[in-house]
Amino acid sequence: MPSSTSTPTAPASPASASKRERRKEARPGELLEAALELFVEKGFAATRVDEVASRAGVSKGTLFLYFPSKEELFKAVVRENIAGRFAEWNAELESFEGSASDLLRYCYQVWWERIGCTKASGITKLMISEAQNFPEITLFYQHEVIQPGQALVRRILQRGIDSGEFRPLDLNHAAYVVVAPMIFLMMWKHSVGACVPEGAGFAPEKYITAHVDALLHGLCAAPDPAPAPISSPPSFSSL
Amino acid sequence: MPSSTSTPTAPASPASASKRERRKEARPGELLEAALELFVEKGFAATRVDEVASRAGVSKGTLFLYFPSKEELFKAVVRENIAGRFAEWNAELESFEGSASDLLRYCYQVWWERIGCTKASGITKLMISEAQNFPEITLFYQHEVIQPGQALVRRILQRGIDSGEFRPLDLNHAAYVVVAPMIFLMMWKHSVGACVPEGAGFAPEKYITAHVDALLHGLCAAPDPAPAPISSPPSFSSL
Amino acid sequence: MPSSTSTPTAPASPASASKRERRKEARPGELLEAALELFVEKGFAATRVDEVASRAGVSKGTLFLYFPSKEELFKAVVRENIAGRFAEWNAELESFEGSASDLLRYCYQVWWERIGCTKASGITKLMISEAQNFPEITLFYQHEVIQPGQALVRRILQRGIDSGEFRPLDLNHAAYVVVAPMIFLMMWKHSVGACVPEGAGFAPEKYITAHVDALLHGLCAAPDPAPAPISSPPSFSSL
Amino acid sequence: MPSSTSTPTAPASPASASKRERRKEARPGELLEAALELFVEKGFAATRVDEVASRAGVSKGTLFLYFPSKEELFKAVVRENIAGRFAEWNAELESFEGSASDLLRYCYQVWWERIGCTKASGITKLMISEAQNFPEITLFYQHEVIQPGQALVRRILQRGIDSGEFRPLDLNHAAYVVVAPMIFLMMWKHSVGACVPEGAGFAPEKYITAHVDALLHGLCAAPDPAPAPISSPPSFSSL
DNA sequence: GATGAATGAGTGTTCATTCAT
DNA sequence: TATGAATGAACACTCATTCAT
Repeated sequence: MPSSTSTPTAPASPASASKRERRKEARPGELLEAALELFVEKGFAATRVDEVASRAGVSKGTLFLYFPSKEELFKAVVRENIAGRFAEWNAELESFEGSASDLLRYCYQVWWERIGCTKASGITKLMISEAQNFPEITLFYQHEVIQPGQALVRRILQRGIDSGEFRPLDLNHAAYVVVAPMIFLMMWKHSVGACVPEGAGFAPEKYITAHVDALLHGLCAAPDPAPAPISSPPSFSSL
Repeated sequence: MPSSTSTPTAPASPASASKRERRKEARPGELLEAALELFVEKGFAATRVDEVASRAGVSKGTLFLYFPSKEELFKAVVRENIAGRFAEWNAELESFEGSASDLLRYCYQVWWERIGCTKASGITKLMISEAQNFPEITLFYQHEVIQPGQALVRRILQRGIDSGEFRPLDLNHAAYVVVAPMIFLMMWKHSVGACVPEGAGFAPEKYITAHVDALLHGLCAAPDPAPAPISSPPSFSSL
Repeated sequence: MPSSTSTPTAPASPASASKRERRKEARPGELLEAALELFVEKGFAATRVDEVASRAGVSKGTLFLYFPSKEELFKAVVRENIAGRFAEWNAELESFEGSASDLLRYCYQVWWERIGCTKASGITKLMISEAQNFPEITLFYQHEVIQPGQALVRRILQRGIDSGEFRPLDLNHAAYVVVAPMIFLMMWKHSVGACVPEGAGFAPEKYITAHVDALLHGLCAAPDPAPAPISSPPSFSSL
Repeated sequence: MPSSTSTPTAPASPASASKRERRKEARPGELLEAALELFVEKGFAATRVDEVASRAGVSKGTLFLYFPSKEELFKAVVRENIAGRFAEWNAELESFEGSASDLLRYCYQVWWERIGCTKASGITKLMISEAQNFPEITLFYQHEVIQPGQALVRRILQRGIDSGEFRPLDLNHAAYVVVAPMIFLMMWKHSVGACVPEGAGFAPEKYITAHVDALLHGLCAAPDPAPAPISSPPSFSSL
């Protein structure tokens, strides 16, 4: 699914194709979509392939026509949904004109709009929940998503540092700091957030805003000129 | 688990107890520990009760002597590991003397030392992975962990605001901002982090440090006097 | 089962049905038949569902395709085999021309031929053996079999009384007197009678004949004109 | 249990025995009693040995001290409860002075009072329900109960025939005719009768009375001088 | 290609039986 | 002798996978 976001299954093929044929072509996509939803909701093991099939409107046997096993279905779901959009994003980044702060804000917004608030965010939850059971696909994810993502974020941060907008940073870990709140948000949305009585006073957009503000300027009203190195009460290495 | 709630595994009685009796008292704790490990590693459904039993050194039948079903075992695992430590922590918070910043730093450190770097962190991952499959226990978790945790964090932030140390904040969402990176860390550690070649240049302590620095003082070298409201390129409500 | 209710085993459709389809239609009936045999032989609890399945020529899994649980299989067995034949019998009774004695004789004969000497008699034994374990289905049996049966017998007796052929009777209990020997026979046949070296000098038909003779005319050679009320040696109410 | 009826377990041993010792001696009896009750109620397989033990007030382990297995417990229950009282009864029969009819009435009454309405009747239900699963003990039952019982009844009938009180009979089958209604009654009481709303208009004593009246004098008001041989409408051997 | 009936290996759970205390 | 914790074989039931149609 190279350019997903909206209809990840199949582009309405030229009018020449009969409805039946179009469906046939769409099958794998419909199955993957149904599988994604169910895997996200209930986890890999707790999802029945009958359920996937019937949600996709086909019989159980048909599913196995397209995917040789439930595990392969899982892998396909992950693979399809994390297809690298990083090229596109990197380009967007390069062409962005404005401060590093603005770029960061922009990235969070775009991330939320294109991934976070769509079904695609489920893939993150799925990946984290099942990582240990699918080491192979986890490595794939690591190479296809985590590393490119980290690189992209590091580029943004470096840009800010180079321009003197950001202070010097431990890039390696700062990149995780940038990324963590978004990943948390996506996981939350698909787990606890989906279980507790609606809303509960938590609004993703406000959460992101609050995070960006803190990230850029800190919580402190009157910032120390030089942020203190960690030296506070009991030292970290005390345990 | 350095300072666990009630040390369920340690033999309570002195040498007077026979070997068999001592083991009997230890059983539930040993089973819960084994179950925690496996549930965290593989998820609820993919964990076999035989495995839990044999990792605890008993037969499958014995497990059912202590827990009436696999599901009850799951619930017990969660309950056992989140037993309210908030009273203790609240007290610690009240008696803390120092700035709000220092308090925040201290909390992260303690959180990491007492939970994050112990096996107990696994239940966070467990809870998030399985939330949808166990709505009942998710609500319990919400009441026993999330709400008290949020309250605790809000108290810290309020303290900083009251003292003029922090700027005014949307407490509701700022509390999530504070909490998110730690939760991310615990999930990461038990999923992707456990799969990629050891280390990979990621050190939890450094990550936390980087986060705290950013949280308190922001990434910006020369902070804007007034943090800009979200107004950047396309508005957030565009979706 | 010569004149079964709906012949669930027979292939309904002609040669048009494929081998597989024909089997599918026959499955439930075959399973019910196998289950009846085994439940009668060994009781509900001692019967293994694998056994039922393999006697029906299918695998264990297939059984659960047709019956959601062993208990539902049991209920289905009972229901299937007691489907109301009372309408038919009542009609036969109404149209019978002859003395009440002859009618009674005829009923015993028919009962034996259509039920007693067929596998259907087994469910009587089954029902009585398992009644306490299946109160729900016992009530069903009570309504569907016992009450209609009693009513039918009472009708016969009333006919005899009305015509002056029988003396006045306590209908309620006399109906049980009529019915008891047949039920005994069916239970016996499926329990002790199936264990002792074949025959043992007991022939059902002769037993029935002996019973009918006794029932109609008594054992006494020279009957008292007025049957003595119970007044014999120690009174009945002595306990 | 040679002469049971009342306390089948153990005679209150001389006052010298402490309560503890007396209980010890009583153990096996208490276990057998508990087992009888439960086996009758729920059948052999559905009865848990824990239940038997705890109803007898001992632990599960103790039960196995007295009975090497559940099967042996079953056999012991049957053996203990069908101990031949036929010697005693034969003697009573020999010494009975009165007509064969009176003797028969008396026997039914005594049977009901001493067995039918006591827990001992449960053994009959148990035996018939489980006969096929315990062929060995069924043979034992056959020799110890059925045959002596048949002989006793035949003796009574012969006595009536010899005295001209009864007409000539097929002794073999007539004996079953005599015995069937009582056995039916005992089974009924322990199965369907225990499940339907209390009583339901069925009183054992009235049932027995009705049966005896019918058995001795027939239902017919004006008996045929010579009871017709079975020759009625469709012949018996038609099937 | 699509179906869904059939399969059987695999899982949670029970319970008679054992045995250290 | 009595206990009850521990066992493990056995069972009901599930579900991914197959394959005749």
